[in-house]
Amino acid sequence: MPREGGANGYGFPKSSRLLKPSEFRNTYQNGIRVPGRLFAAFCLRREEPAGAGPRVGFTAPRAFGKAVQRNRAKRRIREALRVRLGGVNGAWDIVVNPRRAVLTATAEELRREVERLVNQCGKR
RNA sequence: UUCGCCGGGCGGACAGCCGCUGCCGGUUCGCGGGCUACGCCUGGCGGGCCGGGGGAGGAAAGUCCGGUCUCCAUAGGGCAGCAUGCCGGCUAACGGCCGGGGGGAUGCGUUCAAGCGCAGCUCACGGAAAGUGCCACAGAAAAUAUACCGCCGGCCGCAAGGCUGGUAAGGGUGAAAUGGUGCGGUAAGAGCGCACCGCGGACGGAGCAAUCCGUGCGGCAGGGUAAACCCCAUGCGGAGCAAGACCAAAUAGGAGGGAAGGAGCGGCCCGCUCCGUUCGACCCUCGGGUAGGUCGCUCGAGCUUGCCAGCAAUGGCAGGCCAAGACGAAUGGCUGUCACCCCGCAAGGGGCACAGAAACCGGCUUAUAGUCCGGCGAAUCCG
RNA sequence: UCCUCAGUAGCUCAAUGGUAGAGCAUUCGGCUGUUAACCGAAGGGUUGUAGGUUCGAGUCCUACCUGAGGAG
Repeated sequence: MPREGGANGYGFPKSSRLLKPSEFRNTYQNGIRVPGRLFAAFCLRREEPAGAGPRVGFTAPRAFGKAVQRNRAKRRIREALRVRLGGVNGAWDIVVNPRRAVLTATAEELRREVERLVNQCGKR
């Protein structure tokens, strides 16, 4: 079992999230940048024994918009990425920076973009 | 019925699938502890899973005021600074709210008119006889006072006019010109005199007070500006939950003690290398303290129902209820049906606001699709 | 969670409460064979928005909007 939580693998417990500022800083400085139309992602593979799953975090700066828009953008990407988290094999740390297009994109567009990110991380 | 204004309320509903979070219950694993010890117990700590019930707002916003709470020196007096400013009440407190008074423009009624009455609206509404400053241009003069055109008297002159004095009613300037209107008075005039209005102060009455009413007095003190400095009265110590309290790894350095060895290469010995035996390697203990963690953290000036007091704001009594507590930050994502609004004859299409708790309360201000209730005003229809 | 500052012509900045200006830029004319430079002239502003005080507001007061910076 590479990841814990959820009977069908769609769960999103704290062990699958980035929680500390130091973890975010590390991913930003050492990770590789994966740009996209709806968001930009920073990915970093951790030096950990096999069996550990990926961890993700979401960041929207003040310049993105007001609190409602920042929260909505983070929630939409998180829900789209959550159901595909099982497709990422390996201990990846991923930080996602949403772009404003997320607010107007349809659910289908969002799923395609997330699928692209998952495939890129799955290859390496 | 429609539109506008004011006050108050609501601010999508349901279902399916997949998630998050703190609380309660169960189960399981790891660590710790205990025991009658190859197993069992455990409400000590941590993780997984299952179930239950809870999970954004009227503004959560702006951070404009006031408090609770915490620390700073005990928060007492004074200076400075800041804020408030008709009166009374409410309140934990307020720059908030309620009631009253006064002013202002508007409308209606009444009147020849001035004025008076009523209605809703509105006002940062202490002091300009404590002092200082400023008032451009125009104008004679902008506050000590003064006189351009005028008016009137006297003198000179044939006359035009000049000199001198009186006056501030009229003209003119200005945002503002030393009370207003009328009558008398006068050479012309002037509160010079009188009546009414205004103003000031006195007395009497009503009211807790602001203030109002009445009587008689004074010929008038005197421009505006205090959102200019200022004066008076009242209030305010400062910082803010990242406040503050507690636990506390690694590394460096500090204090105390032990100490002649310690560490690395290697399966072991030998050997080699490094650090050390005055400058103390290494080991133990201690305190400050960083990462990190825990508490503060949600039961409170709380919500709600009824009765009572009060014009009201609000308060009292009795009953009932517990309603987010997160921390790279949950309260959601996707799909469908319905409700509502707009366009369209229809099929159908589009839209569904402002906006996201961050210690917590009381206010203010600002944003807000649609909709409901009450009151007022206008238009139209029916009787 | 809080604090401070700024907003004036297209840009950079001035303006004791008394007619909103300067430099650069733009347009037109001149000079030159032409351009640049130079000379002359012109246009361009709801002083961020809305109220208020005042006879009069860019300036004073209040509320809002936008932007910039800072503290832990």
